[in-house]
Amino acid sequence: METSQTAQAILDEAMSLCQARGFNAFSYKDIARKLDIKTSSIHYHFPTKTDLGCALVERYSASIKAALENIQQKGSDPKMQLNEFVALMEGLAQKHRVCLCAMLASDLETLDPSLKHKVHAFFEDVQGWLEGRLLSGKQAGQFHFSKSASAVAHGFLATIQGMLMSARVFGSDSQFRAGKEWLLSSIARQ
Amino acid sequence: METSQTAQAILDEAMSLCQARGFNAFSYKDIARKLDIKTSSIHYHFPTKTDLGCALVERYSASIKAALENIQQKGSDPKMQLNEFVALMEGLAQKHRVCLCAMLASDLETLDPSLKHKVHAFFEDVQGWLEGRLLSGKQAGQFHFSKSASAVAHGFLATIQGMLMSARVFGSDSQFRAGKEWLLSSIARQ
DNA sequence: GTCTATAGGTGGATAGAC
DNA sequence: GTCTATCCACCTATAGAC
Repeated sequence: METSQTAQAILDEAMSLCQARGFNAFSYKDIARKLDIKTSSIHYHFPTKTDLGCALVERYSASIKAALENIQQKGSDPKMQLNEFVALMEGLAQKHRVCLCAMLASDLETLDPSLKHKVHAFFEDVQGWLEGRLLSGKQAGQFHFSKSASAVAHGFLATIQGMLMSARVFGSDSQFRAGKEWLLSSIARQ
Repeated sequence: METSQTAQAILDEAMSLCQARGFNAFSYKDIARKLDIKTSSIHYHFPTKTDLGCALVERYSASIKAALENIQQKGSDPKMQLNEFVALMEGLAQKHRVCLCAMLASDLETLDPSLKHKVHAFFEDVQGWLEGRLLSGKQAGQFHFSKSASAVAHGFLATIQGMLMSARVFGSDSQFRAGKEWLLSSIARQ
């Protein structure tokens, strides 16, 4: 586990650059310039760019998973939990950012298999969490949908990811705010 | 208007590469190798990569717009028209491709403003078309939604784009097929 | 851990012959 | 229109001094 302060600063900057420009469109030089260090120092902490990417996704996935567990442990109802999930993602829209793994999904074909796998796992994890919340909510009579919870979870996450992309294209989160209301209402019991 | 056969072949290959890898992850060399020509020949047709990107989006946008007009002129009802739109996009999922403009949306921050603008316009056009279909369908009693048609159009397109991305991540279009049923049913009148 | 220096490769782009 | 040849900037990565 990489814990040094420099390594964290590198990851912070890489995160920002990767979310803004994509994995193939930021360089060690970009990070070095911002942190006022040399590229060789970055290679000390993360020998290859794939190593850097893996560390990036690991940290991001862990933070999202922690946030999801946190949401669930509050004991609130499934509907409120999905609201909180959407709010979590809305934070990205406000900063005109997208999900790190959505960005990497675009670059997928150019990524090392080890990194590709971690991106894949992220989507499975989040969809799995959503599916659980949807099932609980349906059982509790809060949600209504005729298709499988798995299909709805997939569509739900896809909608959020697509709206984040759209918010960046339009440089505004107003469409996200309107779209999320539609999304949440579409699964609410009539 | 660039009409030569070589220019078309270049666009065809660039299209394929851009949808697969992203705008910043394919090179003139990639295209040259595939077509067995030299990179300087590509520069003759498309002096800069931005020129190539603009031509790519123009051709793609025109083809999608033509397809949308074609769908509308068939005289079928709005519900059928949305089905056909989804089927159009499903063709990409089957080939594990994504929308060209969704790919460029990821690379947005690295694009020249002229290209950025064309990507922006594409999303506005498609959302506008969807909004019109949704309004017609609501008036005809085929659709039901409590939010604005504009918000639903935005969410609808975002869902399709997100599911295309997801289909590529999972290397399968089965989730797309399930997700589209949910999406279409969510706006259908109960 | 961070630096200097450098290697080896690839990127987009241009000049000028044919 | 296509070619050869070349430029220069950039990329990831490594060796070795401090």
